[in-house]
Amino acid sequence: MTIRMKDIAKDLGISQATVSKVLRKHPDIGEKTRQRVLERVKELDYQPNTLARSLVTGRSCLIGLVAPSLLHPFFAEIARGISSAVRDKGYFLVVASSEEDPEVEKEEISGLLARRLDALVIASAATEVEQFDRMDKMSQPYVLIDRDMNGLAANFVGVNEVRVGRLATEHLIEMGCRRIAHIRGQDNGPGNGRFEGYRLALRDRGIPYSDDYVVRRSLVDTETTQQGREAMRLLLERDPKPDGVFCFNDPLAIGAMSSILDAGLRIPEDIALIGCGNLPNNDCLRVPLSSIDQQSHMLGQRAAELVLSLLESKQRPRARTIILEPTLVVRGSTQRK
Amino acid sequence: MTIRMKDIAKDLGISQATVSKVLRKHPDIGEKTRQRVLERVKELDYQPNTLARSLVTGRSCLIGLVAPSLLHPFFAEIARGISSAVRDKGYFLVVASSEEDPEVEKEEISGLLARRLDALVIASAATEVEQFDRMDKMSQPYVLIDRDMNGLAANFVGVNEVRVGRLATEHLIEMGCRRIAHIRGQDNGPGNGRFEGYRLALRDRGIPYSDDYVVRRSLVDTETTQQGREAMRLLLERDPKPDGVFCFNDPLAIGAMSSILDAGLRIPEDIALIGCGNLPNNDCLRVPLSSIDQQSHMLGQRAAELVLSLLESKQRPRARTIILEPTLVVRGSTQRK
DNA sequence: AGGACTTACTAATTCGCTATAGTGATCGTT
DNA sequence: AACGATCACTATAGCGAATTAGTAAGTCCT
Repeated sequence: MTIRMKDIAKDLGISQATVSKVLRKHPDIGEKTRQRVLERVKELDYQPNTLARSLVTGRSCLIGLVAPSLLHPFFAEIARGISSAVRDKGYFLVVASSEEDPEVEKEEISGLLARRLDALVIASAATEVEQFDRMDKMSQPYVLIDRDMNGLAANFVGVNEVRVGRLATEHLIEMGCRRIAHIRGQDNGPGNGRFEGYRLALRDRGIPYSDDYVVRRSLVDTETTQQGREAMRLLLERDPKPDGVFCFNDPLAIGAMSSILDAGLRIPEDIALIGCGNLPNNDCLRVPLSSIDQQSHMLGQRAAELVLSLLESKQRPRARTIILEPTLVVRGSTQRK
Repeated sequence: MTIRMKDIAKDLGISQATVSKVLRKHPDIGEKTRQRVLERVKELDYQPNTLARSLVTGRSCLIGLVAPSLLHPFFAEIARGISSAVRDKGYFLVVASSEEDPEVEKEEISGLLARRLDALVIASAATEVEQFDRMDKMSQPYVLIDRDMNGLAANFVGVNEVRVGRLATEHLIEMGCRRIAHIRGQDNGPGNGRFEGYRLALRDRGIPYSDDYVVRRSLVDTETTQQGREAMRLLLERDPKPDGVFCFNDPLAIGAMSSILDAGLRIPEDIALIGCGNLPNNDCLRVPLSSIDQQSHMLGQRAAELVLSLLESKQRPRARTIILEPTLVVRGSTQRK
């Protein structure tokens, strides 16, 4: 039998309410009683049942994270950022992975909602706002990250995606590339934003845009690198071949790199290559990979701060949008002398 | 105001117990009433409060994972494996990261225990069994992964670490290496096991062992690659230099690779290199990295299965130990013609 | 028709805790 | 000495569900 407050109260000949107050550091208790309770608690290694507490306070001290993948370093880093930021406040993180599938995401969110989590952080794979309307109606606090939902005035923390596309593309142009291809991401915030940045950069520099230089793959997690390979093979069939490629993310770029090298071409001399995400061992690749850093750690931290502010304020505050600025990280794959 | 069973019952002029039974598919309810309840539930988008349910059933349908790092692909993969395996059964995963610090781990475990999780999965950074004794006393189900605690008859899922060390070292020997160095891991199950495998392989092949060829770094997560670099620089100062290096894990090996190449040496001609973990883009590195695959996905899955079996059996079953066999994955970093 | 079953429900209790109102004792004040 | 405060604590009513025992109505059998 697990031990309860009542037991401790009985042992000490006091009321259960008194024990409860001691444990919550309520001032209303005399020093002597306080010590006695604390001692007995330590003796018995007692811990109050959080479930029962949550039921009455209405707060579970649990924060949910729904991401397309926990394996992707970007989301892993975010998970870590959130987890460490909320830990000291006594919150724990519940994770759920949608595997990039809107249906799965829906189920996961439903499951989490039933658990009355204090807040949700979601990198959504959804195309419909339905879910979010529902949460608004329930006045369930949530924060969107990475992927904006348009038509939704929600709390959001993300990166300036257009700027990501611009930075990468402009860098390629400065390195002398004139036939710049793009292996793009999905049809969502980041995918479209980076693509738009790519187009804007081309336009501003007077470089003609061509659909032939843009390819898209469905990004199923672990296979991303393989998809980068395939996409690049397609691009190598173009005539003329591109002389610079901007990839939606680093795994795609890594795949592309392998196709380029296998075709006997040189990086960056024949084709310059840049990705996005700035993964930890980008500089240990066959050719060190230039990338756009999207500040994933900071993103997690800001998301956590936003969540905590949501939880602390009593009435629902107006939705905030936080956009981080990406930075260019130049390595060998684009550095032409 | 959030909606409760009582509200639905009142709307329909029936008792709350009836609603409860419908929702749990209890047979004791007539078809007509059942339909009416279900309809109203859908109308109101009602979901039973899991907290309240848990309080009375004593099961939270939450499983905890405590790992040294969520960023490390090995643990990320395990998290994914567990999460996906328990999802269909209605369980969610709560994650906590110990950052390789026994004190933090202790706090995290305490926090999770207070939440009455149904089970814990732990890759422990601890050196004391205290925590685990405590859980045994509380009859809290848990499964250890990756790192065994000796002196503890607990459920454990791990890899045959001695075999990891043997496989790697024997492979280097077969590739013609005679002065084989080891950049070892921490003083725990995997670290010691792989080291022992390394020694045994040397002994069996009659190759003398030397402390000079073994270096150790404290493995603080994100900096692992940097530590591999430093460790390798140390090894390059030995005279004679090693002609083969077995690294505790792939990030270390990647760092080592960079030091070797920067020193103007060739891989594998001058120094052959092998790691462990078989990370996804090992074959896109400057030299494709040979590695030992430790079956992280399988490990997560088996851990999840073990957890579920623990939860299903009524009385506590005898502790089980599951040891997976590692496999050798040969790539360019060791392939001498 | 009367008893035994079955069916379909209800009422009441419980889970372990928080929160609020209330109580008796002690103290200071005038 | 009578009054109000303050202190340190108790009693009690929930929180939102699960669960158990109980019950009325309907069915079946003889």
